Amino acid sequence: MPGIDAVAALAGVSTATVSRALSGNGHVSPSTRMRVHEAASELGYVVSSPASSLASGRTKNVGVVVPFISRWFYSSVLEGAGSALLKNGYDLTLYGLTGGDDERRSVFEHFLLRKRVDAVLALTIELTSGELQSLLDLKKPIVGIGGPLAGVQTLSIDDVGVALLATEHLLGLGHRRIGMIGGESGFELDFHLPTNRRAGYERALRTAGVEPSPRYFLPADFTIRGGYQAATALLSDPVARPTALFAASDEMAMGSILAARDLGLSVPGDVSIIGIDGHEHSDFFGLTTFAQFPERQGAHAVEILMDQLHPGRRDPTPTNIPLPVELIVRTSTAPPPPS
Amino acid sequence: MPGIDAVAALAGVSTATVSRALSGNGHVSPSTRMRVHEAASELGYVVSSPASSLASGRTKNVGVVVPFISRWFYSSVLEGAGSALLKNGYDLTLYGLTGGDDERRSVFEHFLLRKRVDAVLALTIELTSGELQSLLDLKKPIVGIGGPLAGVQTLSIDDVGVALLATEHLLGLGHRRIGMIGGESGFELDFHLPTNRRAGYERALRTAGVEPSPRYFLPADFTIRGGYQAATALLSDPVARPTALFAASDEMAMGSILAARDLGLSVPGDVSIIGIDGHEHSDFFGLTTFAQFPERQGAHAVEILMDQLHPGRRDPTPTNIPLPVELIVRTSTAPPPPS
DNA sequence: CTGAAAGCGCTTACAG
DNA sequence: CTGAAAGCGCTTACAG
Repeated sequence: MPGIDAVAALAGVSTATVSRALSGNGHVSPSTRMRVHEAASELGYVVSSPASSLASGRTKNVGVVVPFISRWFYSSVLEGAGSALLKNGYDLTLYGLTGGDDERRSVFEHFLLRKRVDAVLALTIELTSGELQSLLDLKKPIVGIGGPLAGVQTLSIDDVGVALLATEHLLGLGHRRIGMIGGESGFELDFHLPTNRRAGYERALRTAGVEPSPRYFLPADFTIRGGYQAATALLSDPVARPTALFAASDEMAMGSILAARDLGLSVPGDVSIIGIDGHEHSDFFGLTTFAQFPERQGAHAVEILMDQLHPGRRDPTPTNIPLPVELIVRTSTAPPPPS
Repeated sequence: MPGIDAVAALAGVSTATVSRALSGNGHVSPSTRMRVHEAASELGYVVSSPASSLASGRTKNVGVVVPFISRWFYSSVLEGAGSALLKNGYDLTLYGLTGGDDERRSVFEHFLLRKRVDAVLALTIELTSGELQSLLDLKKPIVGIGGPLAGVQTLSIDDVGVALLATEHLLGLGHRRIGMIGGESGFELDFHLPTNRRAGYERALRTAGVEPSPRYFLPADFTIRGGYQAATALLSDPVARPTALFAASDEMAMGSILAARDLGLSVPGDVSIIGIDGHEHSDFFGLTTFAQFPERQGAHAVEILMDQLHPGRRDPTPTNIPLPVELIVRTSTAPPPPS
């Protein structure tokens, strides 16, 4: 592997000029720049990242801290973030907090501290104040996705708003007995998400003159199975079964569709079901849902980090605007059956 | 952030000794070692990764190249690999090849070359010979998971064997008309997987004296939807519907269960269905499957890399043995209906 | 077992 | 616009 001096020799300039030409930092005349680039590609020169980092203090690497990897939302955000980072010439170093407490501690007390990242992206993790502090002590750009982190800029969809809109979709179809499968409170990773989505649901009902009934609300764990069980319970109510179900996640909504089917109910003939997510499988299930585009969320977070890392390089990405969501109407929602 | 000299001063030794005590390279007397550790933790010293890498040539970082991130198999392997790397003090840098060709080229021609990784883990990607060559030119340990890579050590389950066993499970229950939903050939990421699994299926049938019929075989794309469509086609055959279906992936098997149900067939009353994967959702669907434990595959690959990176540190992990699979019998398989 | 010193391969004030 | 040179913060032969 050739070093920077080989390139300098071939191009007939100093290593300083090679550095400037290749990195874009500092002025180099167009003609020398071209000669340097030619020499570099002729030799197959690629800068040594450790040497560059040591000298400049910049690593061109972003650390991403995630509570789970193999869940749709998280892996989708990762995919979007990784691709956006690559386009910007950055690496993505992944810190999964899936292991035990020791593992988690070592991430915050060791891994993130060894000057290997320029910025940190934190996905819906509830951090202890100590962990948050050690992140802030890094004095590096941080952005969070999915939940408020004190002192950290966070990207999030408007949970209240989307729940309100989803409920309004059902109300607009004529439903009045609308059940909700919410998030379990104390669900450690999603902050206020369960509360907010429930609030939106209840507000929509009240606005429409329907008093929310606790009998129509059941929390679950965001999985297909959890949704299946909750839906089974809600739809088995012999007295006054809801004609529609709003699930706080698509996986729970899919579980609900399967539950309805197993109860002999047709969707949407007997029950309408709506979710939130835009999960990759929602199309297959014909699920009406509010899509939240996690890949774009990941890419968006990267834009914000890049703005902070390279101020003035271009117009900054607007921040603090709620992320876009989009209603995708499929075949799981329809007017209620005639009563 | 204190540097190594602050630690040296506090411990009353040279920086050389601090380096040796903290890294474990070279001899240090127990008492000095202890003093150094105390000084380091008192100051909150963490080694600068770029400086250490530049001086030593080691990065304590492994690059993982994946074709997809947000698919169950890949994200599960990632999870296992990441956690194993963390335990060994290594970072995981993720290179997703989800973008276009340009992105892909830049990974191989730029990102992987900048001396930022000590080793590479490649997940079931079909590499061009150029890409493979640039990996090999790195002269660094490489291990692949999931498919043979010329000149690279690869970890893989025994695809022929597992398909054979899955088919034998159905044969053992008394089935004779056994359909298969295989992988599409030319499915760019899984090498010989489709062919091998089909071969195992056919071998099991022949051994049992059943001639495989092309009418009972349909390829699909490894998704729920693909499995649903293929199963619908196979099970609609009015002439001689199979009494059992072997799907080359759990997602396709789940799609098959849903298809059977939509056709009014009971599982396993009318049709038995078996998959391969041990997918997180297979339990919910009651799916009998051969589990392949991708997290463990990721961890296993890391062990092998660590053995190569630190020879003699411990007994090397055995390599080249097929990865373990395990039959998990649930409620989707049973003897065929009386004919 | 420990230290002095060279060196890893870049980047960037500083000077021109 | 370009170069000479210091310096980034470690690691590791070499010597003792």
